Amino acid sequence: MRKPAECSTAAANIRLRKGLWSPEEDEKLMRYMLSNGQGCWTDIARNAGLLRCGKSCRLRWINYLRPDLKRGAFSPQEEQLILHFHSLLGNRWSQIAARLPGRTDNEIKNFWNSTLKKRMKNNRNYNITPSPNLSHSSELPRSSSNSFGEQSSSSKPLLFSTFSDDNYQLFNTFGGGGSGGGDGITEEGYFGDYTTTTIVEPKDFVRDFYDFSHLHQLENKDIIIEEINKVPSMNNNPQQNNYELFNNIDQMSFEVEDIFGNNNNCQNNQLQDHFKIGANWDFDPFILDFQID
DNA sequence: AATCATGACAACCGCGCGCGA
DNA sequence: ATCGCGCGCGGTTGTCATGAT
Repeated sequence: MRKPAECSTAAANIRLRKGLWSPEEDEKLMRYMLSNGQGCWTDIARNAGLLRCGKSCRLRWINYLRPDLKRGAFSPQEEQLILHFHSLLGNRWSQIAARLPGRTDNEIKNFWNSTLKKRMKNNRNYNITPSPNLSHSSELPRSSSNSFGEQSSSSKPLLFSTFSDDNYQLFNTFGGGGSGGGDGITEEGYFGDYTTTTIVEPKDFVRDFYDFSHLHQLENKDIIIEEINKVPSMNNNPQQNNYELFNNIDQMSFEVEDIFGNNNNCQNNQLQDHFKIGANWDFDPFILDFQID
């Protein structure tokens, strides 16, 4: 792999500056960006009259000068979100940052490495999810009771996500990715994708879940199968993936918990309810309890 | 007051990827 | 198909402020 030409001595043998940015440099870059907007960073560095490489300018703009940056300490809510998303996404700082408007990947990474990691190390019971109810995450011990308040081994809540395109395509019983959704401020005060959606038909939903559990080696695959096998029509031939078997399912209860721990119930056969996902429909998992009645 | 340790934040570095020539 | 270039990401290092000794 070739070394990047950026940040090495320029062709004209001009020595590029490194290290901390001076207020004058900040002002030059800020003024240029506000009047010209983003473009090729090498050009920006040159045209703004900075003796910096494009890469350095890009970093300074993204991490420090950008007007939409939120300043100051992380709020407890942001902390919880970082912990939650890190438990799901790992060190994908840019993806985590994309879910915390006004925060940069660098900022979150630093915060994690300097504060949160140590805090978790010192307190192994540190709550890593936004709500106690979300402790169903696959990385945590599962609760023996579901969010219907029942003690049941066969209706454990399932961590579900539309994380990949494959999943998204599979779960076409969710009404086209949501209706009436869009970015906005949620009731909790977070900016994110406020998504509403509809489950169309119980039988389609269960069928999709059944397919999903077979196609993907889910940790909780057995739980899903077990639950589906409770359907009388499935008892005779539980492993057969025959869509007709699902046609008798016309009643189902379900409950969805979003990343803020809000529960959204729908326990009738209309199965039309809206629920809210606090951030990104395409990536963020949510908890789903379901029972086949 | 001087020194050392620690934490928070800023910036750099190397790498991989995508794109156009 | 290959190369050059720019960009973005994640890991790492550097710098500064603050507190403890």
